Amino acid sequence: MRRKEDILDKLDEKERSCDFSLHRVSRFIQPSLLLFLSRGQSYGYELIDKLKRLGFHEESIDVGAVYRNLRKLEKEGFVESTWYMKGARKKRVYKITPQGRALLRIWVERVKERKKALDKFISLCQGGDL
Amino acid sequence: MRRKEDILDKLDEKERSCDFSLHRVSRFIQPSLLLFLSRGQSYGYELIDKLKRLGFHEESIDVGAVYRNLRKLEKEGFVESTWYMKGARKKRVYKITPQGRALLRIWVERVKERKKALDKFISLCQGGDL
DNA sequence: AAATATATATGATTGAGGCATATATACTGT
DNA sequence: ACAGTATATATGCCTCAATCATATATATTT
Repeated sequence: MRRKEDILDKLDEKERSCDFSLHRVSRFIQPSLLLFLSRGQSYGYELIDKLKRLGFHEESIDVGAVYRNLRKLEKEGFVESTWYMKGARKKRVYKITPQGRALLRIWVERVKERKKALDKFISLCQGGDL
Repeated sequence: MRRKEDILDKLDEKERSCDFSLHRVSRFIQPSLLLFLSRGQSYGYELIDKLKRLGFHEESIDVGAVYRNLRKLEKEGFVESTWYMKGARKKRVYKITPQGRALLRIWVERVKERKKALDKFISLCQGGDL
């Protein structure tokens, strides 16, 4: 026999498992980074700040994931980086490449498609009794 | 030196890696299944059909994933199943539990949050030159 | 008789994300 | 002077979901 607490724990755990929670950032990092870089060069720490302003919950941003994704995009040729010195502090500054822009344009379409699916999902919810 | 084809292949491969493409269904399966079941009982094969109508690309639906997610939701107490016979064909028919409804209500809020983030992303795209 | 549709299920692999941790410098308060 | 926080980048390890492939069985269509 299951205690009420167990059920609540399960719900709580399960709630967080939903991709659409902003606690999870599943595959939204790279499109977001490319979008920011399409508007001008930037660097990791600053990009993390921009992500927060996009709507991600502060706690949910894994800084390691951001840096890893930037290096990956660079390895694949979608961004390029150079070291900059601002005072005695060094930053790796990224800028988008033409291929990066091409990829971003495609991804924007995907985001739009996805948004439509979410709209459909939400409108289905409005009708019935949940 | 990279050939043009390599770059195109890379783009193509990368395009598909975007979560927001409807080729990827990252964590959208369980919320969708719960939503369908909130409107009445159903079974795996029929639910796969409903997913297609939600906007998923037909080819991108992994039937194995659907069945696995249904069994998982049952193991966790969010749905219940019984075997039905329709003619000589047996179906495992699922229905949502009260805990399932509670979870769905929470997830709907998450989907709405996520939609807002996508809206923000899209409106940022409108302004700048991609 | 063969091919396709219906119906459910599991084994193997991969890859992104998430957690922890490491390094180094700059700034701020006490 | 020292401690604590902020800036800045990076990597090792683990987990879990999705993906790919495959298996089984029956019903319907060609």
